[in-house]
Amino acid sequence: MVKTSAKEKIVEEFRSESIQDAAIRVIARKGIAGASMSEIAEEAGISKGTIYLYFDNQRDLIEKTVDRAFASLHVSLGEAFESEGTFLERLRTVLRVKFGFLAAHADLLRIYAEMQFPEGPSTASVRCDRGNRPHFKEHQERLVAFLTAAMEAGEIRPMNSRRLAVFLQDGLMGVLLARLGESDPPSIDDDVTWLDGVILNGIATRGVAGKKRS
Amino acid sequence: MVKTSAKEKIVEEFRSESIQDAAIRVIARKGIAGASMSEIAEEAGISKGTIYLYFDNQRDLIEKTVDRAFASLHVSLGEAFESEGTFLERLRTVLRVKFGFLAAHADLLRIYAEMQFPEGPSTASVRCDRGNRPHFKEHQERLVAFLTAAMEAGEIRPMNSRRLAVFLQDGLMGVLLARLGESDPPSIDDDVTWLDGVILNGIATRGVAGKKRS
DNA sequence: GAATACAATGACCACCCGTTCAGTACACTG
DNA sequence: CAGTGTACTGAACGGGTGGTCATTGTATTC
Repeated sequence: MVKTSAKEKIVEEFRSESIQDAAIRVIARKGIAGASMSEIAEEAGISKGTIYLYFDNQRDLIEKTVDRAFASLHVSLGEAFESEGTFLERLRTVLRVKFGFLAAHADLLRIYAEMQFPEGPSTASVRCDRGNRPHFKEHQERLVAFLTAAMEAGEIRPMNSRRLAVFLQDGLMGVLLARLGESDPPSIDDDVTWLDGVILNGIATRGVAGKKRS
Repeated sequence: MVKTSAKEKIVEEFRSESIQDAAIRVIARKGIAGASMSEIAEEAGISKGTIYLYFDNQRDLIEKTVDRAFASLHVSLGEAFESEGTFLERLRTVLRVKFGFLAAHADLLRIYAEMQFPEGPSTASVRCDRGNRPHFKEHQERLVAFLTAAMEAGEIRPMNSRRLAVFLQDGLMGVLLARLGESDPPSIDDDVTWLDGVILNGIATRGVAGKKRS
């Protein structure tokens, strides 16, 4: 028996993380369903069999990889929801955090989009239905609760808060994906500010919404 | 030589269409990338090889199937864009047509969503990138042009019209997908009316947008 | 230096995919 | 009824997949 010590643990964790990093790079290129174990192994510079020393199977690897990738977004969003200020101010903060994170991590954006929308699963094992992924579900539930509270506080008009949540989430995703295709997109700040304006005030010119003034 | 006549054409077209119908049913279940030729053949009640008598390959089958499926939405949307009324009225009509079509054809919704969002391509041949699909691209371009015109007419506030287009398209898609998961969703009319309200006027309670009134 | 332990390998397996094509079955012709 | 054309079939092929395991290389221990 050799060192069963902390050093062993550390090197094992390092290996495991480097595999996950490789997995993220491959997923960013090919999508979740298109990320094969062979390609992940090649990307990580190891043999395919080695992956199975650190993960049970492909599903296990993908799940742990995704969980780790979004951990920091998770805590940032939690802080944003609990931050100081009016609901409107906090909503802006939430949007800013989420938009900023996904805009800065283009490789994670693809994963997030795939979790949000139903995908074509060639390999059933990698399947993750919309809403079944804990991350996406939790984000949505938190947003729904937040919006409901904001309505009760009278800061936003009363309506079906779950509808509003998915509308905001998917609309935001669309803008993020659109940024990907642009050679030099606007600054993140500009985009979030624009989003704020549209969401809060709508697109109609003033006077139309309030109807006649005469 | 037998009858090269019209009857032959008709029976051929019938066969071709029944294969496409089977393809749609399979895609609705498994998604585009998950729709295998074997399963489509089984669904159509024919042999795998027979499909290749009517279509060049898988890509050809999928493309023709999708084109046929969205043909009627295509013309309806065209009419909505060219209809009478103010830009705001026409925008409402466009939303109503698109939302109504996709809400009524849940099987096509999945296809539409997959065309709109990047997918994980296991089989590269079926790959269709966001924006590369003629349908999605044309829908978007028409919407962008329409919104731009509406801004110039002063009916909606000036902004980046392409951003607004993707925001609306993807937000609408999110609401449609949310409906799928609901046991008894609101009426289509209610949802479209709500969408109208949010898009036009935003979610903030009046007085916040216009700032202090004191 | 020899013995040991174990991480890493990559050939291998069974399976599924899209595609092909020799062969079959059948309807029509003469 | 014999002959012919062809719509159709399904076994077979090459390629890629996720997963396994006997073998190998190497670092540590005695």
